[in-house]
Amino acid sequence: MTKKSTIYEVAHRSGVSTATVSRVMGNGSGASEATRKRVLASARHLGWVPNGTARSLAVQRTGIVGLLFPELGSSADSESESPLFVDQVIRGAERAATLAGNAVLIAATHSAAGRELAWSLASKVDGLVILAGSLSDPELARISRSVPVVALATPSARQKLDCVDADNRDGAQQITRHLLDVHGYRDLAFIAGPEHSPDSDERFAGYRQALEDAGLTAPDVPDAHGGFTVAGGEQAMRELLDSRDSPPRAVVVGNDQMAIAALSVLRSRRLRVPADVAVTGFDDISAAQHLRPALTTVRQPMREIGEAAVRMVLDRLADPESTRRSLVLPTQVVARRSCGCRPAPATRARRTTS
Amino acid sequence: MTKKSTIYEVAHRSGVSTATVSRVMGNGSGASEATRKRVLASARHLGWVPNGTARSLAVQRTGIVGLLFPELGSSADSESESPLFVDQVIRGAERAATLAGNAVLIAATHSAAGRELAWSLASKVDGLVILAGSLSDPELARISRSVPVVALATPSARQKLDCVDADNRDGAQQITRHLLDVHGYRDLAFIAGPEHSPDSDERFAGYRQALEDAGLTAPDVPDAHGGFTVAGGEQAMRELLDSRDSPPRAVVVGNDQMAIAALSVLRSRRLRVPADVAVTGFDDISAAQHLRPALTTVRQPMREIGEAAVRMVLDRLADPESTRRSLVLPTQVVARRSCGCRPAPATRARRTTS
DNA sequence: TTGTAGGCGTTATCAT
DNA sequence: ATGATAACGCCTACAA
Repeated sequence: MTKKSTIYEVAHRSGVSTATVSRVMGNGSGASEATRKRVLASARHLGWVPNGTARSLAVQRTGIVGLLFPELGSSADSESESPLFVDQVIRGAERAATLAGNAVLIAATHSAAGRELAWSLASKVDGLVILAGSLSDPELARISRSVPVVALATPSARQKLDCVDADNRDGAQQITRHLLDVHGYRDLAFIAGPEHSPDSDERFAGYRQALEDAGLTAPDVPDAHGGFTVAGGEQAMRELLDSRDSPPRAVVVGNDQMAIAALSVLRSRRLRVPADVAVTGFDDISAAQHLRPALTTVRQPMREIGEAAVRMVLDRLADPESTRRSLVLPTQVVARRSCGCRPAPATRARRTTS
Repeated sequence: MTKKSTIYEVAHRSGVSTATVSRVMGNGSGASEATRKRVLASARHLGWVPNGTARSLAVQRTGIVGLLFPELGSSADSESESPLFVDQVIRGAERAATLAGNAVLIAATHSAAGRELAWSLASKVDGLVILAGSLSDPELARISRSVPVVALATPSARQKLDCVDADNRDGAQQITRHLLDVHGYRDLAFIAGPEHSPDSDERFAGYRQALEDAGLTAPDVPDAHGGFTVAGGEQAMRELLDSRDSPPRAVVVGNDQMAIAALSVLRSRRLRVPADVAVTGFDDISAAQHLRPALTTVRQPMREIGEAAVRMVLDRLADPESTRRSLVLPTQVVARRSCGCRPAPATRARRTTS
């Protein structure tokens, strides 16, 4: 409402220089108790608080870290998979930032406008955390030369940027081991995502590792490929089934969406889950717990990822020359019904870990 | 990495003044095609992009709107009620902001640090949208004198600030009418929230209205009060039951948490829901759809609220003198099992409206 | 302890 | 079509 007052007015009103006012507002020290009080008084009287922008310009630091994420599911309707992930990441980022006295500036790269938006963001923040899919690799590279960025779930950047990822490999290994050790299944199969997806590759690697650790012979390639999509998952599951005399005892699916599709294919073929064939997914999307049977899957610590990411940009800011870091956070299997586990006792049971 | 270059270097490198560079980057016009190209070229060469902070200082506008919300459920564990709401609001805000070429700065008022944080935020943004519970009323009032703010779900501010709220009254009226008209129940009861909660009052008013519209006589006061909490809901439901010979045919509960409690009380008394007594809630927290029976309730359009809120601060910015506005967004009943409706056909059915 | 004055990187007003 | 140059509001040596 009222024209904002400046440091000059406060200085004048309390009969000191702007330098003194600045000191009072800053260190708190560097001024006698008397003047200090006077300054504070007139500041309050004028309803003045230091202009953040001007201060940022002067100290060369905004106290803001930007968070760029891809806009998925158009607007309202499809509350698809990732939105939830993003929300978690945002919360984590907010938390870590606030803890360090910073704030988080968020922006989604809707459609094409992404490019411009990203740059506009970059010029307003101290650092950027960028979620996979927000920017093309070249853009990512270029923007990272203008401001510190840490890339999230972006394996393609792992060589050049600070990164934080979920441990896809270990997650797959864990869940496979669960199938092997806890349930004693031997005849497993793996449905992968897109052909050259790093995430999918990692998960398959984990699957193989678990198999080998159990003394079983691991296949060189996945039993089938779906595109991480429902449609792809359906087809993959069908192919898998058709390619064998009898269904595998358990199938490790590359992500939840495909697992959901797999479930419906199995049902249509009159195969019971988990009685006849066990199924697991990956991601722990919200639908997983609502399915019947509830889907056993691997949860990724999105919130922690968000926290770690902003901490990492803050660290980078503090020490620009330190070597590139790559953080990979642990994943966790969420055992539910589809693998053969029994539902947890409490009605609201949610996360039974293996 | 490389020291950021400035407008001066770009100007020098292309043999023009900073003014010209600024023009080229801004209007795009005001410069001959030749120089324009030269400037753009050296800008790209230097990897220069205008410093957002400096620009903000010069133009007196940051292009950022802040979003302040209360930190609820401590950190990780209790994914209580509101987090989801907040996430939706954030997404809505982000969307509206980006659409207008702005970005959203988010911050949660963890515990006590709220005060300071809020002010630090306020000095970095063009406007603020503040969720109920983030700040005390006095703080809200003071901060609103330093920067345009729109208050969300904060009835106490309705007289002095721009506001946006959900239509609590209409939601309650709708759901009551649903009970009355669709199911033909006549003997209803209402469990309210805290004694002097504006939200609760609104909902009760809607309840009464529906009753009167149906030619029934509406009570002057709620049949019982809970504190919007599970514990309060339990007690309220017990009191309600104990105060009568036979249970009401349907009970409209002030919010979902209390409704959940009511459900368990009814179960413990061997009363079936909805066969013996129907129950409805308010809010549509995520647990609502997981309950057995699934809870019929009223959904608030959090996403739209977020969108509307930032649009409102943007409007206010454009026209500081316009009169205060108060926007109330429609609510929607989500009919599930607890009111007597049948589950929707599809397995993934979610929102059947009355 | 306190004041002076230059600088932070752009934009915008006036001239030219 | 350009170029000086004064804001923008604050911080921070450097002096006093």
